[in-house]
Formats: sequence, structure tokens, C-alpha cells
Amino acid sequence: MHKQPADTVIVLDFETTGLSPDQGDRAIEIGAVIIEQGRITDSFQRLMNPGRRVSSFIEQYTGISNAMLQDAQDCSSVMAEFAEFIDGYNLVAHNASFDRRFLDAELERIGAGYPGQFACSMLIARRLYQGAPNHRLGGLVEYKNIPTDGVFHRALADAEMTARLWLQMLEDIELDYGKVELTFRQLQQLSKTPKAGVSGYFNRQ
DNA sequence: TGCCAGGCCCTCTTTAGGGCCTT
Repeated sequence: MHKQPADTVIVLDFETTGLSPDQGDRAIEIGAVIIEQGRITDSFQRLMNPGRRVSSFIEQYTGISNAMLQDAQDCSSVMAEFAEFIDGYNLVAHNASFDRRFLDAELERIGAGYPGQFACSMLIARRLYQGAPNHRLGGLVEYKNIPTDGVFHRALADAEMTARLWLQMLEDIELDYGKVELTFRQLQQLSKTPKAGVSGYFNRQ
């Protein structure tokens, strides 16, 4: 799967009750978009009931209230649906180590898995846009003048912004290096390349 | 009740500490 092109991926984002599934935190919303050959072709968005109340901080941060979650499907049924949605695709997220931990934890609860690999848009952006004031998703969207609908910290909106950032990075790489068929694996490896060596990375491929 | 992570990356580094990111 890692030999697949970089312009065909699923970009995903979780909203959660906190920062760590190891500390008992759960997912409360999943948003994702499919990018195929450089175009967004489909999306997935579900709220999910974590079985307990979320903190007022999370209500304020995400705009997802306890009232909204009360009527939502259970995590297990949403995640079973989502496992089918991502089957066959490589995955992208902004600060992917965070979303991967929650994806792994929620799927493990229902005995499901996924075949794809993860790439992190934040680690790649830190290398490509070393002059950006910061590498938060919102900061990068502003830095690259990527259009938004003004919604932040909701799963589908953040997944769409990350998808547009991903496409922007592919475009910028091709502009700088003239590479026309980037593989997912190349982007994964870029995210692990020492920052000082990034300028020649694609010329050496 | 109160508390709460983990990986990356820089530097005044490697016998460590702290900022950046994610909710």
C-alpha cells in the first residue's frame, strides 16, 4: 500500500474527550475526506457517544455539547462504519501520532483494524515551510492562504483543511522539484528527513 | 478527589529540559 500515489489518501481528524486514550479518553467525532488523484471525492462525518459526559473545556473547544452527544450513535457502531470507509487507503492527519493513537484504541475495542499507513501533515509542513510562524493547522492554512469556511476544531472541517494543506504541499513540492508522480512512501520518508537535508530530498530520489 | 500523554526537535544536548502540536 505504501507504493500508492501520494495524491490518493484519506485525511482524517478526531475530536476527543482529551489528549490520551491511555488515560481513558474517547473519541466523540470523526471526520474524514477521500482524496483521489488530487481531488476530494467523498467525506465521512459522525458524532459518537462516548458513554459519559465531556468536560466544559471540550464543549467550548469543539462546540460539541453533551446534548449533541446524547443522541449520537455509540463509538462502536460509528467506528465499525469508519473501518469500512478507510479500508484500502493510506491515511493522513495533522499531528498524526495523536489521531493514530485514538484510531488504534477505538478500533481495538471492536476488534477491527486497517491496512493503510499513516503520514503526518504537520511533520512534512515543518520541513517544507520552515519559515512559517507556527505549524498549527490553523496557522498553516493562514500562511498558505488556503480558503476555509471559518469552522475550526470540528472533525470534518479540520479534515477538509488538512486535505487542502496536503494538496498544497504536493503542489509546492512539484513546483520546487518538478516531481510529477509522488508516492505516499516518499512523503512518509520526507517527514523523517532531517530538516537541514530537505532542500535536496526530491532531487536525490 | 485529584490528576492526567506522547512524539518530535532544538539546544546552553546525549547522565536533560522544555517548546511545539494534537483534544
